[in-house]
Amino acid sequence: MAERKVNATSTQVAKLAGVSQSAVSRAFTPGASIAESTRRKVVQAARKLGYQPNAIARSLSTKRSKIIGIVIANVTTNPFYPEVLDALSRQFQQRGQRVMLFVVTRDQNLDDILPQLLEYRVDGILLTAATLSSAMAHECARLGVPVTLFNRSVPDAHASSFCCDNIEGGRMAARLFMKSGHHQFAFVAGSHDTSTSLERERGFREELQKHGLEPYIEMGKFSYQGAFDAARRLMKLPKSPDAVFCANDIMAIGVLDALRHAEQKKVPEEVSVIGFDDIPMADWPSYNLTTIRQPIERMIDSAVNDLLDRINHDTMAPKQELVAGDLVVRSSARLPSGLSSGWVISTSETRNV
Amino acid sequence: MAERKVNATSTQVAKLAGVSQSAVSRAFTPGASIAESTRRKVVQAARKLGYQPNAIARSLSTKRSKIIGIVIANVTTNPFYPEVLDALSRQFQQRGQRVMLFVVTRDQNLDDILPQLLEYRVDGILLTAATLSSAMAHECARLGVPVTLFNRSVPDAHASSFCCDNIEGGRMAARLFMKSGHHQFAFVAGSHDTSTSLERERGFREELQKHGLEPYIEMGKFSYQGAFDAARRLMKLPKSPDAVFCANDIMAIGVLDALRHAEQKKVPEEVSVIGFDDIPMADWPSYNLTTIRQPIERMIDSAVNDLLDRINHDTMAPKQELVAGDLVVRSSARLPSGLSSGWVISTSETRNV
DNA sequence: AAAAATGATGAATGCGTATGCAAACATGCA
DNA sequence: TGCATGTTTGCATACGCATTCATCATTTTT
Repeated sequence: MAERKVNATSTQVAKLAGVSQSAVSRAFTPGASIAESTRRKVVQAARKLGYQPNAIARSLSTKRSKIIGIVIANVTTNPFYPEVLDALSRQFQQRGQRVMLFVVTRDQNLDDILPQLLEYRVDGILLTAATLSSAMAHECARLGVPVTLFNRSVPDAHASSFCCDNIEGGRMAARLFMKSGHHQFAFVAGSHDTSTSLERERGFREELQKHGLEPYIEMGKFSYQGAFDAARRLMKLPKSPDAVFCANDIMAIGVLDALRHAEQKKVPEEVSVIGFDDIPMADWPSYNLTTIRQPIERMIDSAVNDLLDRINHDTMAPKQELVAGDLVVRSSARLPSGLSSGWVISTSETRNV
Repeated sequence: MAERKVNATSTQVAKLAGVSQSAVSRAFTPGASIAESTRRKVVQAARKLGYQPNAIARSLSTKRSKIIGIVIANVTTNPFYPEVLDALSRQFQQRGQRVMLFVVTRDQNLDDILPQLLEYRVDGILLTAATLSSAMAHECARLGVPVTLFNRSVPDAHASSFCCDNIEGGRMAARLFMKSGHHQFAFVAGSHDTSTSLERERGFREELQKHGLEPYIEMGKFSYQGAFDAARRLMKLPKSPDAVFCANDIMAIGVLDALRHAEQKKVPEEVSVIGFDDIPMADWPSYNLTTIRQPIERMIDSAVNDLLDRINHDTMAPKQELVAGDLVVRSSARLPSGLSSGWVISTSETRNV
């Protein structure tokens, strides 16, 4: 009973249904001009043969692959990115796009991997935790493939970008530290060539400098262990800091662990720590991390909408969007009077959750 | 200077190079019969036009998409899976296959999503943390698309599967608990319909039953919070357990946090906890989790090799492989005398690391 | 030197679908 | 009934590449 024929084609279905191949194609094309009666004949024949349209052939014919290329880094080192990947791929999925995934290392050169995406004529490209050489940006522009950067500021006007306001985030951290009476400040950087780390550092530093203060800078390599080690170095300094801002949560957690378990410091009594992202772990009772929350849902909605819009209207210009983050107050940093754990402070408002 | 032509074709390159389209195709096909001199002409013309072979057209022609479909769940709730995804996609990448990704929820029905993969004529399918209906298994078999399950035992002889030896893992946990003098045992399950959780429970329970012991079972829903709540329920029991084995590490960490921060229990003095997976966090000083390590690299190598082999030799039969896990001794569980933190115990040997 | 083997090349065809176009058909209206 | 309008349908072709086959050029063998 089960037909042993592998991968029936529209022509075979057509023959069985007694119609033309065009009719079969139309039966599977929403909105095509076809009588309900013939559609039913076709669908029946298709089912009998186990027919399923060949998306590869369709792509060739329509010049639309319905595939989005996603490039992502740090998937194992920072829980923020699995979160991003999950949300992105669900969104695209839901909106009828498939996802071709490339997992890269932070420092891997995209110039080798973007061509692999372009080979498959992806309809659009989304880069997360990865940057784009301007040569590649031009190449994509030339080919008419829209590119969106997520969580990286744009190096080139050819691409869209969706970021949290990192500079303002850094400022918020600095202000909270200063308001609650800290004296020595430090920033644990992710790397020296990543916009997220650089901008968060810059906001933090500039806000301190307004008050004549200067933070220590240590390199945490965007990893738990790197930040763990950075914290130990900081604590060896003659005037060790009592306020440490980290370029992301996973490093903040590394710092916390180092302070508590290797340096026997009380957090936040002796040292305060603030992170960035608000990953789920930040809310765990072992950490209770005060942090700047990236409004990931909103950022992703915007990024997906923008990319799909640019795919469908090729005249549309790329867009750069900066979304404000919220300061989530927990208990890894000393609080100024009047504030208690559980508050969320956004740039424009303060609301309890 | 820069040609404004979008997506040059092999025919255009052929014209510019003064050769036939076949020659262009051969120039980009490793091992094809073509003179070095004409290849150079072609490559030069191709560069001038910014030509890149169209993988979609190639797929249609060769009936090989060079795409692997990966379906994965739990990407945000269990750090083990980002690890798996990272390793898998790198491996495939490196071996010339692209990855089409589908992120699903644990209970999502794959019968809706596998057809989407099949539409693109993927060369093979790899499922992680997801199970396959036997209808779908047959469908894939009929179409000649090899399927591999990772970390799920096989429901159907049509698919390969690569798993850690969960039953033996459960046994090891039970033996360690018993050897170090625990009295009341509990298992925090992930779900009641997942082979990993069921098998780990079964090994644990059977080993205890050999000694006339019976564990409590609580449901942890494969999540930190679910396990956190499960631990609180366990501690409310009249004879609360002093030995808790969890179906995975992220739940073990939830249990640890509940014990320490909500129940004021000392770990391991009052309660011992063992997990499963050995995710990176298990080694963090805040947790120091004793756990069963899944030899993820080895499992992934086997899975990738098997899938690629079956793609290339369609006569090859699917394979079921069980890889032994190692018990990694840290300090979340009391130790029997003679054992100290830092030891790794495998089924056949005990070696220090 | 001729014969045979080897290598390089282009013309033609097929992969499976979508779609423009013209023909066929159905429907409404006068 | 006749005509204009709108809907369905099939034919033919295009999408971009790989590959077979026959042809021709080149090298090796005898």
